[in-house]
Amino acid sequence: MQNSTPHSTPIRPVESLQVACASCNLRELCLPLGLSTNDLDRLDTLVNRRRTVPKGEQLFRSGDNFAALYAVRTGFFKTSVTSEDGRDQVTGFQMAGELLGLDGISTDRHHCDATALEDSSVCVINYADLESLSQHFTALQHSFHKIMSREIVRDQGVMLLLGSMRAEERLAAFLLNLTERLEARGFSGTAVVLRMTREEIGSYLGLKLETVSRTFSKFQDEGLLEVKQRQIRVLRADALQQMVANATR
Amino acid sequence: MQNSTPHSTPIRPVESLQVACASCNLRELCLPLGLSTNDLDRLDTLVNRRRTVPKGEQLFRSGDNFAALYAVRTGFFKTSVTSEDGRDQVTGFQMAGELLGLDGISTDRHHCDATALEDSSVCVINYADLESLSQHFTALQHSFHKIMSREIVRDQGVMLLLGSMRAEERLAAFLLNLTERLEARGFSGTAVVLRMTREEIGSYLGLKLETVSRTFSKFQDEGLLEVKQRQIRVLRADALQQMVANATR
DNA sequence: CGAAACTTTGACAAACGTCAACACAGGTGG
DNA sequence: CCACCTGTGTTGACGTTTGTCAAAGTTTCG
Repeated sequence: MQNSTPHSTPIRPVESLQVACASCNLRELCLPLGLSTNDLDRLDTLVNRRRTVPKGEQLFRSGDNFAALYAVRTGFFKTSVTSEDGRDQVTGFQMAGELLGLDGISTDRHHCDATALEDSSVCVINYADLESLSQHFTALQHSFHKIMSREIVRDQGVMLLLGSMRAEERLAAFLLNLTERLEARGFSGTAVVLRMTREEIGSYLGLKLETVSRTFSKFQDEGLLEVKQRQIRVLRADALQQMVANATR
Repeated sequence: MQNSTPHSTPIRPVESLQVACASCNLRELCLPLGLSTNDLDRLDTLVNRRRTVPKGEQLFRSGDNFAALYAVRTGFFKTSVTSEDGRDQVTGFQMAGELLGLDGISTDRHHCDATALEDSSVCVINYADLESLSQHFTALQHSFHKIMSREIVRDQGVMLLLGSMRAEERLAAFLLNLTERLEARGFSGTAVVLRMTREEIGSYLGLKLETVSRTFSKFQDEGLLEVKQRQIRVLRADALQQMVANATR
């Protein structure tokens, strides 16, 4: 579905506004970042399809043919890789404005699963179209390269976390990253509702779910958080910061 | 330095042969992968500079301005990230044909250090030139995207290792990955000389150097390896394989 | 309302890190 | 050429962190 509101109606309903990249309120967080208004119109020719993914369903799976990238519009996803022998690792959580599917470019097949953790919707970005549009459209190409590179930098940060932090530090870093991203989207960074289970957090952080649960309880006992199952209130972000920033190892 | 051997001398010395991508023996492992001979000549206009990096020196550091990518010609590198508080994590080891510097695209500054673990040389690929050449050169653009995506997939594999494997499994996976890449370059996959210290291996694998050393000794006791400091002989790759493939967690 | 999925907590075990001592190799300067 | 120094690697004893197993409480959803 494309934004085809006629020029005669300058004031468009919110629903319609959200359809075009140029007027999407995620444009500062998504692929359009850094593009001019003019450029955005051309980007819209690319992003011409939407897809909804119900909670628990997968947007794509490891082994699926790769044909498109997906920008999260609403909802929340996790990506996870599974080795042949069944080892499972959550590699990231994605929220509005973040891109899914970059792993698929390498071999034209996806290398991870993307699962919706709540009812979600995505913009479908046909990859062949993106490549050909990039050919004539320097700013888009550059923007896309930056996004891929940013993902590589993010992954290096996760390696640092997994390789050098202890349980408390990992959870603190996770919470701070989450609240930061939520705040960038206009949500509260103190009253947070987790979309994932303790097991999924644990998988992402290289910990067992019991360790995650215990660490939440410990943070609560210390007055850093208020924890009611998935409802988290961050009381002392500064203390979490210091935990991450003070290497004891 | 560009390859300007005249047409009148079809048989060129090996030294000169190596200068052009088209005749580089790394072309199957490097950026040129998948490009036609014709395309390769155009790629050569891009790769017009070499740089040597003595053992222990850095090719680039975190915070350096980003202007170019580097393809390893000879030698061996490590990349590592350091957090503000001094935590250090080796994020990869790079050998001939592998690309360094992709992290820099995101913010025009490097986010990791690249250190030569032995006297090394690299091809300098000016990034601005790469972007503009990609504009007119579909195959190159596609090839470059695949390389970035492959890096993302590789990173996911490291996360799986760090998040879900125990010490023995990590070291086994590390050794198998190393021997596989050495074999792809025509080196022995059984008689290996490690270019990095136990501490660097440990950092990469999220283990302390003592644990790495102990695990090497254990593998030797079990007859899987012969370990003489950095000289490793792989005696039972199959047993290492099975160790990685059999999740006990 | 009841089953299933998720979370919390405790007791105990295993894996890995810490600290320390010593061995070994390579390079430098006397 | 040897002595020495420094960086690196090995090994042991012990401590800490995290995982494992189990039970019970809580929420969600059909």
